[in-house]
Amino acid sequence: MARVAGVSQSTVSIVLAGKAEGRVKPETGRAVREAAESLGYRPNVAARNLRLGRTRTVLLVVPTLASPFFGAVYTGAARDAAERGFGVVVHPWPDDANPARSPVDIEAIDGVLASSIAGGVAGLGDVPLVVMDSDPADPAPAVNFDVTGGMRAITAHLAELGHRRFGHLAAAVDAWTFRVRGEVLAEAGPLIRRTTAIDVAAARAAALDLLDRPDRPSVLVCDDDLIAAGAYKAARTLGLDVPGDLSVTGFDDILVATAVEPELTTVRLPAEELGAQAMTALLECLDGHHPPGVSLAGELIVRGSTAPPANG
Amino acid sequence: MARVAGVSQSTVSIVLAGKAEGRVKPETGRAVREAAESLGYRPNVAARNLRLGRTRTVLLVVPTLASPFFGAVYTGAARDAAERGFGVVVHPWPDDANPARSPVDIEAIDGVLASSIAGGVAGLGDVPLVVMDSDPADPAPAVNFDVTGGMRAITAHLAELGHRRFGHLAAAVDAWTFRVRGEVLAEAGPLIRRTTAIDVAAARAAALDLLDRPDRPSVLVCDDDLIAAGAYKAARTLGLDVPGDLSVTGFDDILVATAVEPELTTVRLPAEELGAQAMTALLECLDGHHPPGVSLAGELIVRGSTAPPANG
DNA sequence: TTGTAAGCGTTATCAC
DNA sequence: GTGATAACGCTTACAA
Repeated sequence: MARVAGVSQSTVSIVLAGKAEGRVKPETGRAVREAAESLGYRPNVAARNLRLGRTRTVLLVVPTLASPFFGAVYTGAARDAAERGFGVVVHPWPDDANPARSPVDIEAIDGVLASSIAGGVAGLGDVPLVVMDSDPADPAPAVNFDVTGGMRAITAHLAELGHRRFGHLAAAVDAWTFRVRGEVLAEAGPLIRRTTAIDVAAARAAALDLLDRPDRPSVLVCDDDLIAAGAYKAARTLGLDVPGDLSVTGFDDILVATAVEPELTTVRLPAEELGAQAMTALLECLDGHHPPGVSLAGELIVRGSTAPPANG
Repeated sequence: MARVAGVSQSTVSIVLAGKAEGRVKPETGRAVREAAESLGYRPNVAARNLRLGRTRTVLLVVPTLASPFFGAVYTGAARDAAERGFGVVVHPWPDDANPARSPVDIEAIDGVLASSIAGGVAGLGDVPLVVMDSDPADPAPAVNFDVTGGMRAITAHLAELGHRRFGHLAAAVDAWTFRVRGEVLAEAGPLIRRTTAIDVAAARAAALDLLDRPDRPSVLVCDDDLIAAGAYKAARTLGLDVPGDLSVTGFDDILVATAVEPELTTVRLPAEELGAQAMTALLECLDGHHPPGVSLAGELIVRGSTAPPANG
């Protein structure tokens, strides 16, 4: 670059890295910075990455960008990363557009944070890795929600209201978090279950199937807030009042939980905290340590969608 | 690497780049691939980027990951990119966690796609750039929605129903797209306006302010579907039926539009198409061309939230 | 058909 | 306080 623009190469590097203190004349430093400024010079990231052998960049791998949940995970992770001078880029995976290519081959990175990856994390490659919201049986360090506790809070709340038999709208996704939800619910008492895509229209159809029958359950426990929105629609279709005729619960406490009416009783999952803790763990790994797994408690948020069953 | 594992360096490169055809003995090729496999070898991305001077990676810059809208933009962009062998990584910006650092310094990239960046795109640096959903006055090639047409479709629909005076819940975001919405609406007739954050609770408060008065408007035109969800809540609080007592319209047709009840009359913005067209334009730029700007029509989706005004 | 060698732009080491 | 120089791991002529 600006070896033309004043003096010469290593000096430029030193100045622009902010290591000039006591090693470069203030005057020279200023000259370098001015030259860089006027030339619009930006150091070549690829070259730096190669030389240093590290990138100070972490890849956040998420199943989809269509859920605001992962925005919160990112926020937590990025905040924690910034404190240590790391940047975060995001990539959905597996990728319909490009099933073969692993996200770690797209960019030069130091490590990967993977959230809620249903199919498991094999095939990502051999990078330092921390998984979130994933099966604790995974070999990688894991930061998880206490899904069991969250679901138990829901069943306890419903039992206290007097509900005895649950309808379960289960997500048709083969992920640890949903398996656990189903298991815990099954332990809590008799239930009838339908699976559905995580999608309002599909959930509505599944809910109709569960409700349009003589022995319909007094409550629909939904694996996800979006599924609960579908349950609302089914209830309305059948002329059932929520929560008078039918209680509904969600899971996650994403945005839609307060956008619907009545607002949804759900379990708030601390997504930002998840991202932050996972980033902390990953940076530990990069320092050569082996951080322990973490489990984050959810919080039952009782809103207007649950009430005692109609007939006692 | 596997200069140990069989033969030597350039051969490895050729084989793994898939350029072995007629230049390397099939047998040697196989040996190399086996060695790579067993060693778990992956070429160093940083070195490749440096040598090639290109990365075949594009950075998608978005204001937030909390809106599913940008998930759709990504999907379109990534599909188009994959066809040309490019990858896409996503980064929110400006970044609260790290206001100073430009996203282009985080990663080695060939170009940037920036969507809906309110503060403008200066400060991103000097990379090849295509902007989406941004002020067409920007110097960069732009792919935009026909917001004017979309808002006119809404006002025409409302006028036909008999609405004469609009309440406008405007997004408190200084972005081109929202300025246009306000201007077009103002041309269409008398209105009263409140601004609000794009957030259900804030929108509810603003809507209450607009509705809890003797001369309340017969319709609330909202800059965004999420704001419309807040308008629903205000209506409910005041005991107003939607659409019987109050019509509501949104903009974008994101997920929440069909999650609420009644479903929302809104303008569907083709977000995937936006991403795809922008990626096409960016790849054109990278080939040294100067693609023209593009404007994508939205589509009025009439659902259950609009009806004639109560008193004629 | 395969090996040798140069060079991408940076940072770190060391001599001046 | 500053300038040479080597090396990071890869691709691509070109030589063998």
